[in-house]
Amino acid sequence: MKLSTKGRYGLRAVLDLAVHADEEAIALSQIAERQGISMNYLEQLIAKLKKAGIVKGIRGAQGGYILAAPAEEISVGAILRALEGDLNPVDCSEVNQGDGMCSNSDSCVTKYVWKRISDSINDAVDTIKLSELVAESKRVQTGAGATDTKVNKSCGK
Amino acid sequence: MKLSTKGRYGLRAVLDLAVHADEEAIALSQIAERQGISMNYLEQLIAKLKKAGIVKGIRGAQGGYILAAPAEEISVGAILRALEGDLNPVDCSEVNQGDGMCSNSDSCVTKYVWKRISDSINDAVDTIKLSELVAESKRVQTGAGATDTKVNKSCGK
DNA sequence: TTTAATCCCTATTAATTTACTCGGTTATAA
DNA sequence: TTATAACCGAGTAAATTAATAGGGATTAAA
Repeated sequence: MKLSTKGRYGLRAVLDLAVHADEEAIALSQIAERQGISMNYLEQLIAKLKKAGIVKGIRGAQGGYILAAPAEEISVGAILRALEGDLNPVDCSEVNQGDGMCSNSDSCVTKYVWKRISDSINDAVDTIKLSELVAESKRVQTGAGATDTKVNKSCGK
Repeated sequence: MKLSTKGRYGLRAVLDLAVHADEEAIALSQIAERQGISMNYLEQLIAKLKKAGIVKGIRGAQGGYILAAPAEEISVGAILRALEGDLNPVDCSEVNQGDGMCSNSDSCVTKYVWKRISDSINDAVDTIKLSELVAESKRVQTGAGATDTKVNKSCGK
């Protein structure tokens, strides 16, 4: 039940793109360096984002990537689904098989659980817009704390 | 971002246990057969559930397993966390490192996204009690539909 | 006491997925 | 034309998952 590096790196990459959106087009190499991600790997991630219509590539020298829409219109959900595939906790086939008819009544009932989890995840990510993160990022960068050297919390066990 | 078979099989197993709670103790072999799960594998899952205090084992001939508490007091969240570990979309360390200080402002900002997802998942599963599933399971089993032969929905792509 | 049925524990393995790397091609500004 | 950067597809090492396998330990009934 973990997001892969695709989602984690990819969201950072899109955010980086959005934050630096004033410049014309951002080269992958710049994002890779700023975010500490291998350029080759980042290429794969951005390919998914391009396919999903979230970013646009501009080829040739001085080329790079730009957002395909204003940051207000791009949800974190769309970004994560582009990178990770659907965000359902179990495969679609397992949830949709039957609907009214189940070979096993228990597996039938657990489907409602997966559906509730799925809905809550999708609802959460769809209500966060990229623009919110951009604003927060700019706020964090310009002062605001940043000198706190608090150590990691114990974190459970 | 998928639940493993541990969570999927394990929840079914607990539900099976809860549904058949009238009998004294349920043998693993019965659950394994009813749910179509290998008995050896199921043993591993039930061990986690036992460790988490969700089920109790009764040893010896005629032994088996029973719920450690009434089904009303057991949440799906507790079951899934026992089987899968925490339900956070990223590792705890990645979210808690720093808190007020981030080496990279973008990774700092994305932490809020992971937190929101995490909260929504945990909230969803914690509000579903095992007793609800038991009631639903009994309702499904005793008539109600079950003749519907609707084919799988297309399921995106 | 014997036997059967069960819990309990650890190790090994096969398959799958993840997280990359690498080599080459195409397009475009200078 | 040359440098730059997007684009494309295949290949691979490491990690994780999903089991399998088997050897006790414990208890209840015969």
